Amino acid sequence: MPKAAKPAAPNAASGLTTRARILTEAMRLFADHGYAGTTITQIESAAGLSPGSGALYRHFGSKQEILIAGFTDARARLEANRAAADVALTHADLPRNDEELANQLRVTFALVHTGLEATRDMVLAQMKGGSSLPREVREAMDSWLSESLSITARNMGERQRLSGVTVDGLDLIAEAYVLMAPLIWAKVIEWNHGSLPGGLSAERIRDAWVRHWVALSGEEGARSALAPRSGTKRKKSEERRR
Amino acid sequence: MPKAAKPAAPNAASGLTTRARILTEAMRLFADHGYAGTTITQIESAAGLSPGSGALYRHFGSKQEILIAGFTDARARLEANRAAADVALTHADLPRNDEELANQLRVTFALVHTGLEATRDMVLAQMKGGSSLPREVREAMDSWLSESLSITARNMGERQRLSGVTVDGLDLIAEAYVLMAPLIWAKVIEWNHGSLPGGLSAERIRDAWVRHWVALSGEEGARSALAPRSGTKRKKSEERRR
DNA sequence: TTAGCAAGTAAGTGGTTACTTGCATAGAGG
DNA sequence: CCTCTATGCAAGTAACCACTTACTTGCTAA
Repeated sequence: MPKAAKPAAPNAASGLTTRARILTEAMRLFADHGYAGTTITQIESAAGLSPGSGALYRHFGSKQEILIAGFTDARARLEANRAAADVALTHADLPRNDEELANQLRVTFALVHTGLEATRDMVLAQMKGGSSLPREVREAMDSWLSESLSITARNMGERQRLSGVTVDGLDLIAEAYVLMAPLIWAKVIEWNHGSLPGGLSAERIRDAWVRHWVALSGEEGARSALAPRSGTKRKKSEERRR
Repeated sequence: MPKAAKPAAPNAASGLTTRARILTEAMRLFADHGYAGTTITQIESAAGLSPGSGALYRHFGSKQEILIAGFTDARARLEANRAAADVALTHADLPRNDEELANQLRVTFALVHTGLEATRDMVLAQMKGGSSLPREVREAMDSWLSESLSITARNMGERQRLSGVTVDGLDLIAEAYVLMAPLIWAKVIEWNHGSLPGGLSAERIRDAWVRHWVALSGEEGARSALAPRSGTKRKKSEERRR
């Protein structure tokens, strides 16, 4: 008989339910100060509850329960995010020359860059949590990373197949890892430290990264480089005369 | 008669002084459970002191003092390590073909890999410490990373100059970052999670990584790829402006 | 021998933390 | 009106934490 729904939130400062506010703020605090370094009082205060009162315990049974719920929610949200970004990348036309490829790579970089932003709290909370985090949390991060890699690998394989340059013996997962690592690692450093090392900027990293991948999968690159050095299908007949 | 120094350690389980044991174990604990997640009692226990007794305070004035001393020591130790590895890399002969280059890169990978192992506790403790760590600690990590990058960049520039392929307008620091990021990030994941994502192994990452850099700086690569798009002497402004 | 001292321990101390209890309030539904 | 339930707050409580105090031990130097 009931509407099967909640009576909303009476004390909500924003439009969110108290539970949602607790989860959001808790994950942000876990990401900034670590799980052990965050107190229930801090979370209550950030969520608009009276600090020190146990008001938080009306919504969660324990501190660890907040962490697990936060990761479960984050995983679900990222799944939706990825679906959108994935479509944008898969449906891109094949580049006709290196200039087009470079532009596509710049778009990819931006997409991944903003996409990673949504993973901030999850990634940092996991990294700072250490080895004492519950299993659910560790598995959430691992499966997300693995899925990201295999999706990227699938995309790379698909593009290679479409471009007509079939290279067998190529470890696509490892290639995808080498492709993504500089982006993820840059974000992590930036989140943790506030700036990039060596006075670098995201743009300089992007340009170096784009140059790489144009060289590897571009017109000449695809033939001279992507093929495994002593590979089965040596197509280096096309040597650049210089 | 007087040794002009300490009377050694009476209770030392190993050959190290109590102070050294405290520092080692504390940094390991900070790396595993985070600074906030590590208790003085745990450190005392790990260092072979009676847990709960304040024995640790005979050697350090506060918990934070341990952290700072640990980072200072680690920085000094890494400086020595780097000098050795740097020599090994700088004095390598120029490769005569792609095969030799690949072998050199594999050696480099192994060197960096083991070299990173020495930074484990420092890196993890810094990452898990969050924004509440004292300034000394944050600066130790930042300067170490920046120095590593600029040294790598210098090496890359030197080799390029020696190989006769001068490319102006190349952002060597950014190149060095893209070169090192996959190695560092892999180590961080492995330390945190116990294994690499997507079922990858260090060897598979190494092979993909070597393939990349052979393609970029190898015989054809150096001319077709590393140069800003195919010109031997193009200006950097050419590439971006259309 | 003996005085001095570095190093270790047991037993605290005050403050903090995760979590609980008792009570007040507000809205929904009869 | 009354009751039920969801939500919030103040004031706890027991455990824990960083750090201290008082004392013991063992080595060394005079």
